[in-house]
Amino acid sequence: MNYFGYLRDIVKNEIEAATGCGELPTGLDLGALAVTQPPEVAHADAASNAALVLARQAKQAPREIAALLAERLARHPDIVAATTAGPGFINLRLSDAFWRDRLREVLAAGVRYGDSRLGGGAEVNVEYVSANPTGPLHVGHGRGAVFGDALAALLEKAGYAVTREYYINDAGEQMRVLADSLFHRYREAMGEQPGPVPERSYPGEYLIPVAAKIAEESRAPGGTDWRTKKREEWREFFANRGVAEMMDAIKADLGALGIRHDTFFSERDLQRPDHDTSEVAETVKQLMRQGDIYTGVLAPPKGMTVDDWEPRQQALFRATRFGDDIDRPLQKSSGEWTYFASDIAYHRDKFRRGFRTMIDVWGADHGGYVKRMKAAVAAITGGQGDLDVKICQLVNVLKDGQPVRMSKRAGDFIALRAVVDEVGKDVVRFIMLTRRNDAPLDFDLARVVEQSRENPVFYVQYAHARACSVRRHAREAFPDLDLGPTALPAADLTLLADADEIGLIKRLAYWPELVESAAVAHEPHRITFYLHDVAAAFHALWNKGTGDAALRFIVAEQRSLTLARLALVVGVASVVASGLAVIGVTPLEELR
RNA sequence: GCGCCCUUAGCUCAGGUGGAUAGAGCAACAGCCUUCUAAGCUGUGGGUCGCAGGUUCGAGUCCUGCAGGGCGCACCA
Repeated sequence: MNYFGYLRDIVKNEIEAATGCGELPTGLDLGALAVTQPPEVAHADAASNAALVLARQAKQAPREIAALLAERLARHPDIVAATTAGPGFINLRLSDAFWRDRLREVLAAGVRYGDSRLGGGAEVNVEYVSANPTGPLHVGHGRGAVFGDALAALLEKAGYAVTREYYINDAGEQMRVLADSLFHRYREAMGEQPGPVPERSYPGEYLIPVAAKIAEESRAPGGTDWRTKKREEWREFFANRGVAEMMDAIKADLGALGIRHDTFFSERDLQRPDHDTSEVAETVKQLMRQGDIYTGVLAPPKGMTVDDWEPRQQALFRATRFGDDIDRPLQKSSGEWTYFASDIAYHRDKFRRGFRTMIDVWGADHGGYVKRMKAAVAAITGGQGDLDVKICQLVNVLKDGQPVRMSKRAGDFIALRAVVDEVGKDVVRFIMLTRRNDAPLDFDLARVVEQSRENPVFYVQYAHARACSVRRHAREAFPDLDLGPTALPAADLTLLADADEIGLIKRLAYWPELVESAAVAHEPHRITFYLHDVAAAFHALWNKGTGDAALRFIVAEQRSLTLARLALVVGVASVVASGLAVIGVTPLEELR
């Protein structure tokens, strides 16, 4: 249960009851009515803005309305206090019995606690990673991968039907470059000395084993020596083979992070069967019919020199009509469609597959592309489709505070796989979500494997392991104690009377609200912050037992009390596990 | 030059879509171990939310301008 939603319904009922009694006028708009977390100083469990929302409509002073509603709300069995504060807030305090019921709910639901029907099964497409199939993934891709995957899981938990998608950029100039680079390595593998890798190519050493494999096939009986073939022929082969091999490598990198997409969508498929009948061509025709395309000449960017600028007549999309700054070209001078044209067709295809809500996760270097893509989605869906683009900022890889340079040549990108192998997938996944997506992230390889509270991964894992440890010790202290999923909710929870114990339950009970609000905001990072918060509250409670043995979870000779406290401990482990499940991190039962 | 993102405690960052006296952690200082894991906890100090205006009952949050940092800027994807 999201208790804020529950309380909102109660407040709403009281407003309607008051209306029935003539205390408030009829026809009130309750759209903005909310029940939220109050500031700490309020010392309350929930706060409603009801009176502030209604004041103008009802033509009454907000504090008057607040007093009127507070009096009614105070009679509700779950509410022990309803007070007015500030300009007209209503602060609510809930009964301990209400909170104990929430703990029972946690225990009954297990890791499914927090599951929501908010999304109502609506289809959402989350496209993430979509790295060019020209080489292995680097750490920056890893951030997008983790972010997208966690967001997808979060949306599923919130009741959406999510499709995880990867867009393969397997068309255009870069495929020729890939083919040529691979062919060069192939000639080396066949014993030639073609010299240094050509300019405008991918010098990466990861192509060498692929070329060696192809060379081996060439030498085998019946094999083809591609050097004897025409350029068009070997280019097609090496492009196709290169993409296939690179996608295998990328999928392996993602697999090491526990990430698997539902759909791999090929850009090339959008350009088939040919230039004039492909889905890209159909998309352009649609925009043409709508009057969103014209032929014109683009002005060079101001205040910036472009070396080989030449005015060119070309097909332009009227992006400015949909909020972009300039109109955007759809066709290259060669006659080929631009990447942007393909991308419009791609999003049109998503929409036609039934996705009104589309989320794209992009790297920082694509920030300048957002406006035109949103403009295109608005145009191509007649305003019916909604695109949210999440930009993931750069990841700075450090070791003990010093920047790391791992690759020996060509580029300063650090391979994702190297980092996953060094610190583990769980650490990578967690750390990638310890910052908002639009803020740069420092990833210190040394710190994230430390066993100290400065390491958030450890801190949260430790809370889970500690809870499991307590459960193990309880079994030793009371060998016949039933800690199963039916026995724990049946425990006498009135023995949980300490304010910190109830306080911890309140944090656990916040999980459903966190899931829903994080899902709506498309912000999975909130999960890690929440888990850190739960862990801190649990560690604090644990430590109260160091000074006072009566406050420990396991109290010898006090079976019922121990059982009640174990219910809380198991509840903590359960909610932590539930949160970790969303971000794809395995909860640990012990850390030794 | 233009666009997008960022600017919150000495440092690293939260801040639940406009609410109340802006919160954590680190660092500093003062405490807590014959313990269910001290791999942790408790307390204290620390802020003109980059600057200046505006919108309204109310702004860290929305709008405008300015400053600083990052990313990007036809015929790559």
